[in-house]
Amino acid sequence: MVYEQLKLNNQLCFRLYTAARLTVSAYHPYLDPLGITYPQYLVLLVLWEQDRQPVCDIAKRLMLDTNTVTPLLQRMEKSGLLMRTKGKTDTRQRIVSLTEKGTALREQAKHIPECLSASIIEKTGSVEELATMAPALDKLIEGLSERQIGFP
Amino acid sequence: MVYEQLKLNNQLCFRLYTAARLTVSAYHPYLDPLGITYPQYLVLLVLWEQDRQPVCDIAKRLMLDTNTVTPLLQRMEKSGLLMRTKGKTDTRQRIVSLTEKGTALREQAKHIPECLSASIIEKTGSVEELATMAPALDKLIEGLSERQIGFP
DNA sequence: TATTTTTGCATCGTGAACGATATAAATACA
DNA sequence: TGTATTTATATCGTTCACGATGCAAAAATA
Repeated sequence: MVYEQLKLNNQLCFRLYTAARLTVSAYHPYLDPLGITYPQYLVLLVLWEQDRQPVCDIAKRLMLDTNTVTPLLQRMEKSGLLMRTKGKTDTRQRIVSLTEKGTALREQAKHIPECLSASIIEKTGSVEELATMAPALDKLIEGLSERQIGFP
Repeated sequence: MVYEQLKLNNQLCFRLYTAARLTVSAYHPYLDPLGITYPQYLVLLVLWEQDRQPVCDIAKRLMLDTNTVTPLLQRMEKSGLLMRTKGKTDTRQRIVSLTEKGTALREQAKHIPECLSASIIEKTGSVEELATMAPALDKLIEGLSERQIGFP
Protein backbone atom coordinates (compact mmCIF):
# COMPACT_ATOMS: atom_id res chain seq x y z
CA MET A 1 0.00 0.00 0.00
CA VAL A 2 1.51 3.28 -1.06
CA TYR A 3 -0.88 5.96 0.19
CA GLU A 4 -0.52 8.49 -2.59
CA GLN A 5 -1.91 11.19 -0.37
CA LEU A 6 1.00 10.75 2.03
CA LYS A 7 3.64 11.48 -0.59
CA LEU A 8 5.64 14.57 0.16
CA ASN A 9 5.23 15.98 -3.31
CA ASN A 10 1.48 15.89 -2.93
CA GLN A 11 1.59 17.99 0.21
CA LEU A 12 0.59 21.55 -0.51
CA CYS A 13 1.57 22.70 2.92
CA PHE A 14 5.11 21.48 2.42
CA ARG A 15 5.41 23.69 -0.63
CA LEU A 16 4.08 26.64 1.30
CA TYR A 17 6.37 25.91 4.22
CA THR A 18 9.43 25.57 2.00
CA ALA A 19 8.65 28.53 -0.21
CA ALA A 20 8.19 30.73 2.84
CA ARG A 21 11.48 29.59 4.35
CA LEU A 22 13.40 30.16 1.15
CA THR A 23 11.79 33.53 0.52
CA VAL A 24 12.63 34.73 4.00
CA SER A 25 16.20 33.61 3.48
CA ALA A 26 16.29 35.59 0.24
CA TYR A 27 15.98 38.70 2.42
CA HIS A 28 19.17 37.92 4.30
CA PRO A 29 21.59 39.68 1.92
CA TYR A 30 19.62 42.87 2.38
CA LEU A 31 18.73 42.61 6.07
CA ASP A 32 22.10 41.45 7.37
CA PRO A 33 23.81 44.76 6.55
CA LEU A 34 21.09 46.51 8.56
CA GLY A 35 21.62 44.15 11.46
CA ILE A 36 18.01 42.99 11.57
CA THR A 37 16.17 39.73 11.04
CA TYR A 38 13.11 39.19 8.87
CA PRO A 39 10.59 39.28 11.74
CA GLN A 40 12.30 42.41 13.01
CA TYR A 41 11.96 43.90 9.54
CA LEU A 42 8.24 43.16 9.70
CA VAL A 43 7.97 44.97 13.02
CA LEU A 44 9.77 47.94 11.52
CA LEU A 45 7.42 47.94 8.51
CA VAL A 46 4.52 48.21 10.93
CA LEU A 47 6.13 50.99 12.93
CA TRP A 48 7.26 52.90 9.87
CA GLU A 49 3.64 52.96 8.76
CA GLN A 50 2.51 54.18 12.16
CA ASP A 51 4.79 54.92 15.05
CA ARG A 52 3.80 54.55 18.70
CA GLN A 53 1.62 51.48 18.82
CA PRO A 54 0.80 49.16 21.71
CA VAL A 55 2.20 45.64 21.56
CA CYS A 56 -1.17 44.10 20.83
CA ASP A 57 -1.71 46.20 17.72
CA ILE A 58 1.65 45.20 16.34
CA ALA A 59 0.91 41.58 17.15
CA LYS A 60 -2.47 41.77 15.42
CA ARG A 61 -0.92 43.34 12.37
CA LEU A 62 1.66 40.57 12.13
CA MET A 63 -0.88 37.92 13.10
CA LEU A 64 1.38 36.75 15.89
CA ASP A 65 0.77 36.35 19.60
CA THR A 66 2.31 38.53 22.24
CA ASN A 67 4.42 35.64 23.49
CA THR A 68 6.25 35.85 20.17
CA VAL A 69 6.17 39.60 19.76
CA THR A 70 7.20 40.61 23.28
CA PRO A 71 10.63 38.93 23.17
CA LEU A 72 11.08 40.17 19.63
CA LEU A 73 10.44 43.74 20.75
CA GLN A 74 12.70 43.27 23.75
CA ARG A 75 15.54 42.23 21.49
CA MET A 76 14.87 45.20 19.23
CA GLU A 77 14.84 47.53 22.23
CA LYS A 78 18.13 46.04 23.32
CA SER A 79 19.65 46.75 19.92
CA GLY A 80 18.41 50.33 20.08
CA LEU A 81 15.76 50.24 17.36
CA LEU A 82 12.77 51.09 19.54
CA MET A 83 11.53 51.97 22.99
CA ARG A 84 8.74 50.43 25.04
CA THR A 85 7.03 52.89 27.37
CA LYS A 86 4.07 52.43 29.70
CA GLY A 87 0.75 53.50 28.26
CA LYS A 88 -0.90 56.52 29.87
CA THR A 89 -4.60 55.95 29.24
CA ASP A 90 -4.25 52.17 29.68
CA THR A 91 -1.37 51.35 31.99
CA ARG A 92 -1.42 47.72 30.99
CA GLN A 93 -0.27 48.65 27.54
CA ARG A 94 3.28 49.07 26.40
CA ILE A 95 3.58 51.69 23.70
CA VAL A 96 6.28 50.85 21.22
CA SER A 97 7.98 53.77 19.52
CA LEU A 98 10.90 54.00 17.14
CA THR A 99 14.19 55.46 18.21
CA GLU A 100 16.13 57.71 15.91
CA LYS A 101 18.10 54.68 14.81
CA GLY A 102 14.91 52.76 14.07
CA THR A 103 13.47 55.65 12.12
CA ALA A 104 16.68 56.18 10.19
CA LEU A 105 16.75 52.57 9.03
CA ARG A 106 13.77 53.25 6.81
CA GLU A 107 15.92 55.21 4.42
CA GLN A 108 18.31 52.30 4.12
CA ALA A 109 15.48 49.82 3.78
CA LYS A 110 13.39 51.59 1.19
CA HIS A 111 15.00 49.77 -1.71
CA ILE A 112 14.68 46.32 -0.20
CA PRO A 113 11.32 45.45 -1.81
CA GLU A 114 12.60 46.20 -5.30
CA CYS A 115 15.89 44.46 -4.56
CA LEU A 116 13.99 41.40 -3.55
CA SER A 117 11.77 41.53 -6.60
CA ALA A 118 14.86 41.80 -8.75
CA SER A 119 16.45 38.93 -6.90
CA ILE A 120 13.41 36.73 -7.38
CA ILE A 121 13.13 37.65 -11.03
CA GLU A 122 16.79 36.82 -11.51
CA LYS A 123 16.42 33.45 -9.85
CA THR A 124 13.00 32.33 -11.03
CA GLY A 125 12.53 34.25 -14.22
CA SER A 126 9.63 36.39 -13.09
CA VAL A 127 7.74 37.67 -10.13
CA GLU A 128 4.33 37.50 -11.79
CA GLU A 129 3.34 34.13 -10.37
CA LEU A 130 4.11 35.36 -6.92
CA ALA A 131 1.82 38.33 -7.41
CA THR A 132 -0.81 36.06 -8.86
CA MET A 133 -0.83 34.01 -5.68
CA ALA A 134 -1.64 37.00 -3.48
CA PRO A 135 -5.44 36.68 -3.55
CA ALA A 136 -5.31 32.95 -2.85
CA LEU A 137 -2.89 33.50 0.00
CA ASP A 138 -5.10 36.22 1.42
CA LYS A 139 -8.11 33.94 1.28
CA LEU A 140 -6.16 31.20 2.99
CA ILE A 141 -4.91 33.56 5.67
CA GLU A 142 -8.34 34.98 6.29
CA GLY A 143 -9.83 31.52 6.59
CA LEU A 144 -7.18 30.07 8.81
CA SER A 145 -6.83 33.04 11.12
CA GLU A 146 -9.48 32.45 13.72
CA ARG A 147 -10.47 36.03 14.06
CA GLN A 148 -13.58 36.35 16.16
CA ILE A 149 -15.00 38.88 13.74
CA GLY A 150 -18.56 37.95 13.03
CA PHE A 151 -19.35 36.92 16.59
CA PRO A 152 -20.80 40.04 18.16
CA MET B 1 7.09 60.38 2.36
CA VAL B 2 5.12 57.20 2.62
CA TYR B 3 7.10 54.59 0.69
CA GLU B 4 4.25 52.52 -0.71
CA GLN B 5 6.62 49.64 -1.31
CA LEU B 6 7.34 49.40 2.42
CA LYS B 7 3.71 48.88 3.37
CA LEU B 8 3.11 45.52 4.99
CA ASN B 9 0.16 44.73 2.80
CA ASN B 10 2.32 45.10 -0.27
CA GLN B 11 4.79 42.52 0.95
CA LEU B 12 4.30 39.24 -0.83
CA CYS B 13 6.70 37.45 1.43
CA PHE B 14 4.68 38.41 4.47
CA ARG B 15 1.67 36.69 2.96
CA LEU B 16 3.71 33.62 2.25
CA TYR B 17 5.24 33.64 5.71
CA THR B 18 1.86 34.05 7.40
CA ALA B 19 0.03 31.55 5.23
CA ALA B 20 2.70 28.94 5.90
CA ARG B 21 2.55 29.53 9.65
CA LEU B 22 -1.21 29.29 9.74
CA THR B 23 -1.32 26.23 7.53
CA VAL B 24 1.21 24.42 9.69
CA SER B 25 -0.86 25.28 12.74
CA ALA B 26 -3.90 23.83 10.99
CA TYR B 27 -2.15 20.46 11.25
CA HIS B 28 -2.00 20.61 15.04
CA PRO B 29 -5.39 19.06 15.75
CA TYR B 30 -4.34 16.02 13.74
CA LEU B 31 -0.67 15.77 14.73
CA ASP B 32 -1.06 16.38 18.46
CA PRO B 33 -2.92 13.10 19.03
CA LEU B 34 -0.01 11.32 17.31
CA GLY B 35 2.49 13.12 19.52
CA ILE B 36 4.44 14.60 16.62
CA THR B 37 5.17 18.06 15.28
CA TYR B 38 4.81 19.22 11.70
CA PRO B 39 8.51 18.91 10.82
CA GLN B 40 8.50 15.45 12.40
CA TYR B 41 5.49 14.60 10.24
CA LEU B 42 7.50 15.64 7.19
CA VAL B 43 10.34 13.35 8.22
CA LEU B 44 7.87 10.52 8.61
CA LEU B 45 6.40 11.21 5.16
CA VAL B 46 9.88 10.84 3.71
CA LEU B 47 10.58 7.63 5.60
CA TRP B 48 7.18 6.14 4.86
CA GLU B 49 7.96 6.58 1.18
CA GLN B 50 11.34 4.96 1.59
CA ASP B 51 12.68 3.56 4.81
CA ARG B 52 16.39 3.41 5.69
CA GLN B 53 17.84 6.63 4.35
CA PRO B 54 20.96 8.51 5.33
CA VAL B 55 20.50 11.87 7.06
CA CYS B 56 21.66 13.83 4.03
CA ASP B 57 18.99 12.31 1.79
CA ILE B 58 16.25 13.21 4.23
CA ALA B 59 17.67 16.70 4.53
CA LYS B 60 17.78 17.11 0.75
CA ARG B 61 14.23 15.91 0.44
CA LEU B 62 13.02 18.43 3.01
CA MET B 63 15.37 21.12 1.68
CA LEU B 64 16.80 21.60 5.14
CA ASP B 65 20.36 21.45 6.39
CA THR B 66 21.71 18.72 8.60
CA ASN B 67 22.07 21.14 11.49
CA THR B 68 18.28 21.33 11.49
CA VAL B 69 17.60 17.73 10.66
CA THR B 70 20.04 16.06 13.03
CA PRO B 71 18.48 17.41 16.24
CA LEU B 72 15.05 16.72 14.77
CA LEU B 73 15.99 13.10 14.17
CA GLN B 74 17.57 12.84 17.61
CA ARG B 75 14.33 13.96 19.20
CA MET B 76 12.39 11.48 17.09
CA GLU B 77 14.80 8.72 18.08
CA LYS B 78 14.29 9.69 21.71
CA SER B 79 10.53 9.39 21.31
CA GLY B 80 10.93 5.97 19.74
CA LEU B 81 9.86 6.74 16.18
CA LEU B 82 13.11 5.84 14.45
CA MET B 83 16.64 4.54 14.84
CA ARG B 84 19.91 6.00 13.61
CA THR B 85 22.54 3.40 12.82
CA LYS B 86 26.04 3.74 11.43
CA GLY B 87 26.30 3.22 7.68
CA LYS B 88 28.22 0.15 6.52
CA THR B 89 29.49 1.17 3.11
CA ASP B 90 30.06 4.76 4.19
CA THR B 91 30.76 4.95 7.91
CA ARG B 92 30.25 8.71 7.96
CA GLN B 93 26.60 8.19 7.19
CA ARG B 94 23.86 7.64 9.70
CA ILE B 95 21.13 5.46 8.30
CA VAL B 96 17.73 6.43 9.62
CA SER B 97 15.15 3.67 9.84
CA LEU B 98 11.66 3.54 11.23
CA THR B 99 10.86 1.62 14.37
CA GLU B 100 7.70 -0.41 14.62
CA LYS B 101 6.09 2.56 16.31
CA GLY B 102 7.17 4.87 13.52
CA THR B 103 5.88 2.48 10.88
CA ALA B 104 2.60 1.95 12.67
CA LEU B 105 1.94 5.67 12.81
CA ARG B 106 1.36 5.66 9.07
CA GLU B 107 -1.96 3.94 9.49
CA GLN B 108 -3.11 6.61 11.90
CA ALA B 109 -1.79 9.37 9.67
CA LYS B 110 -3.20 8.25 6.37
CA HIS B 111 -6.33 10.34 6.70
CA ILE B 112 -4.52 13.53 7.68
CA PRO B 113 -4.23 14.95 4.16
CA GLU B 114 -7.97 14.64 3.52
CA CYS B 115 -8.73 15.91 7.02
CA LEU B 116 -6.65 18.95 6.33
CA SER B 117 -8.25 19.51 2.94
CA ALA B 118 -11.64 19.29 4.58
CA SER B 119 -10.54 21.66 7.29
CA ILE B 120 -9.28 24.20 4.77
CA ILE B 121 -12.41 23.89 2.69
CA GLU B 122 -14.51 24.44 5.77
CA LYS B 123 -12.58 27.53 6.76
CA THR B 124 -11.86 29.13 3.41
CA GLY B 125 -14.61 27.79 1.19
CA SER B 126 -12.42 25.79 -1.15
CA VAL B 127 -9.04 24.25 -1.62
CA GLU B 128 -8.83 25.00 -5.33
CA GLU B 129 -6.80 28.18 -5.02
CA LEU B 130 -4.28 26.35 -2.92
CA ALA B 131 -3.88 23.71 -5.59
CA THR B 132 -3.66 26.42 -8.21
CA MET B 133 -0.68 27.93 -6.41
CA ALA B 134 1.35 24.72 -6.57
CA PRO B 135 3.15 25.39 -9.86
CA ALA B 136 4.04 28.94 -8.83
CA LEU B 137 5.31 27.71 -5.48
CA ASP B 138 7.36 25.03 -7.19
CA LYS B 139 8.90 27.57 -9.51
CA LEU B 140 9.71 29.82 -6.58
CA ILE B 141 11.22 26.95 -4.63
CA GLU B 142 13.28 25.77 -7.54
CA GLY B 143 14.58 29.27 -8.18
CA LEU B 144 15.38 30.10 -4.60
CA SER B 145 16.94 26.78 -3.67
CA GLU B 146 20.53 27.18 -4.68
CA ARG B 147 20.98 23.73 -5.97
CA GLN B 148 24.30 23.38 -7.73
CA ILE B 149 22.66 21.32 -10.45
CA GLY B 150 23.88 22.59 -13.77
CA PHE B 151 27.44 23.15 -12.63
CA PRO B 152 29.25 19.97 -13.67
C1' DT C 1 51.10 6.59 -1.82
C1' DA C 2 50.78 11.11 0.41
C1' DT C 3 48.23 15.22 0.55
C1' DT C 4 44.35 18.02 -0.32
C1' DT C 5 39.54 18.58 -0.82
C1' DT C 6 35.00 17.24 -0.22
C1' DT C 7 31.34 15.06 2.16
C1' DG C 8 28.35 13.57 6.12
C1' DC C 9 27.19 14.46 10.44
C1' DA C 10 27.32 16.76 14.77
C1' DT C 11 27.54 20.65 18.20
C1' DC C 12 26.83 25.40 19.71
C1' DG C 13 24.54 29.78 19.94
C1' DT C 14 20.80 32.86 18.63
C1' DG C 15 16.34 34.06 17.27
C1' DA C 16 12.01 32.98 16.36
C1' DA C 17 7.08 30.49 17.07
C1' DC C 18 3.95 28.90 20.23
C1' DG C 19 1.48 26.34 24.09
C1' DA C 20 0.84 27.00 28.91
C1' DT C 21 0.69 29.90 32.58
C1' DA C 22 0.94 34.22 35.49
C1' DT C 23 -0.17 39.00 36.83
C1' DA C 24 -2.08 43.32 37.00
C1' DA C 25 -5.19 46.56 35.12
C1' DA C 26 -9.43 47.57 32.84
C1' DT C 27 -14.14 46.38 32.01
C1' DA C 28 -18.56 44.16 32.71
C1' DC C 29 -21.91 42.90 35.57
C1' DA C 30 -24.50 41.52 39.64
C1' DT D 1 -19.92 49.20 44.93
C1' DG D 2 -18.00 44.64 44.99
C1' DT D 3 -17.02 40.67 42.22
C1' DA D 4 -16.23 38.27 37.98
C1' DT D 5 -14.40 38.46 33.50
C1' DT D 6 -11.66 40.09 29.98
C1' DT D 7 -7.58 42.25 28.20
C1' DA D 8 -2.56 43.47 27.74
C1' DT D 9 1.64 41.94 28.57
C1' DA D 10 5.14 38.94 30.24
C1' DT D 11 7.64 34.54 31.44
C1' DC D 12 8.87 29.73 30.79
C1' DG D 13 9.80 25.55 28.27
C1' DT D 14 10.17 23.10 23.92
C1' DT D 15 11.00 22.78 19.12
C1' DC D 16 12.53 24.58 14.99
C1' DA D 17 15.63 27.10 11.56
C1' DC D 18 20.09 28.32 10.58
C1' DG D 19 24.87 30.45 10.63
C1' DA D 20 29.32 29.09 12.25
C1' DT D 21 32.37 25.69 13.35
C1' DG D 22 34.50 21.06 14.20
C1' DC D 23 35.76 16.34 13.01
C1' DA D 24 36.42 12.14 10.82
C1' DA D 25 35.85 9.46 6.72
C1' DA D 26 35.76 9.27 1.82
C1' DA D 27 37.15 10.93 -2.60
C1' DA D 28 40.12 13.45 -5.55
C1' DT D 29 44.48 14.81 -6.87
C1' DA D 30 49.40 15.41 -6.89
